[in-house]
Amino acid sequence: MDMSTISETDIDQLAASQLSAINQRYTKNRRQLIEILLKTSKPITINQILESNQKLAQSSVYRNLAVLEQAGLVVKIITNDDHAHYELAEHILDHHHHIICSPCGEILDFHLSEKIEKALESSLKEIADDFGFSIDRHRLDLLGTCGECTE
Amino acid sequence: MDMSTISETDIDQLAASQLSAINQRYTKNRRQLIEILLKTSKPITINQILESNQKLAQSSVYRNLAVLEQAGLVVKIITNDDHAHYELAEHILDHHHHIICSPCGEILDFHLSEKIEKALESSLKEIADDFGFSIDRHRLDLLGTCGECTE
DNA sequence: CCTATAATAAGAATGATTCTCATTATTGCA
DNA sequence: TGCAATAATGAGAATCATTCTTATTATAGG
Repeated sequence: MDMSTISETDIDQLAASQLSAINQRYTKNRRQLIEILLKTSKPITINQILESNQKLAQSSVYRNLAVLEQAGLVVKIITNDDHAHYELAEHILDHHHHIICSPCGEILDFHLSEKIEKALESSLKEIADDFGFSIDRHRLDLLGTCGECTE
Repeated sequence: MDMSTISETDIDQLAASQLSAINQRYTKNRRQLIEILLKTSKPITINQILESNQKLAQSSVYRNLAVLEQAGLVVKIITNDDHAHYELAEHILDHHHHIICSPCGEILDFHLSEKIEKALESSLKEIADDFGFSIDRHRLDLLGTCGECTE
């Protein structure tokens, strides 16, 4: 199930269900955040969210993104940039990784081939066992400079 | 060249040379930071550095770690924890990845098998080309919960 | 249609990090 | 070696993304 196939009603059901699982409501504000993230094809900052919808209150956006993150609907992405980025969780989009432009902070999604992804996952599983960790997820970032920042 | 084989004089030469390349001096303070990082087998926070050497001034540690990072001697690791972690650059240690305990913030190093690492690297190279990015490095993190935090 | 409870939003508070600047150390040259 | 000139230091102030507080508003369920 990826972004191009999931419908808005599917997302609404999913969101309502995952929120209610942690005793939270699927309010208008939270729906709007989901919609904004769904429209964007890449992780965005709180400022970008606020720019895209002037009606939203900053404090509510912070709080609601935290709630959506707890519900497992949204992922917060921290990089060396001083603004966190947010995007929909992988079961709504799909499993992917990030290519990050250090100069401008932009983040884009990319996919590994299924073959490498599988090989990687099984390695990581072994490693986690060795360390006595239980694993939630892995993340792979490519750090560099985008074409625009090079010119 | 990994941590177990590099000598202190080697590191000092390396540090002096990489610092002078950006017109910075290899001062006593900076040497002490390198020493502290060399003693530790995992990435540590500024607070841990300050605890391990009470003589160091917080503002100088921040500034000098930034300088050492610019010189390419040190890497700053940002996670969802609200304290950044620092460790020596990969050409001083060796290429590795991080397993991160979300509850306590601890970060440990791990290595992928050479085979997977190579396969990954060649994939990433292609991907960077597709995106028109020039790549500095990649990072792979395993996020979960360590044994201690599970108990 | 109440009432209890949750969500909202404006602004204050927090805290890691960065900045300022007077003091101290270092370098290169005479 | 001694003397500028320049860089590094460190104490504390400032910054700024994020979190917290609280009065108000909305919602759910009887």
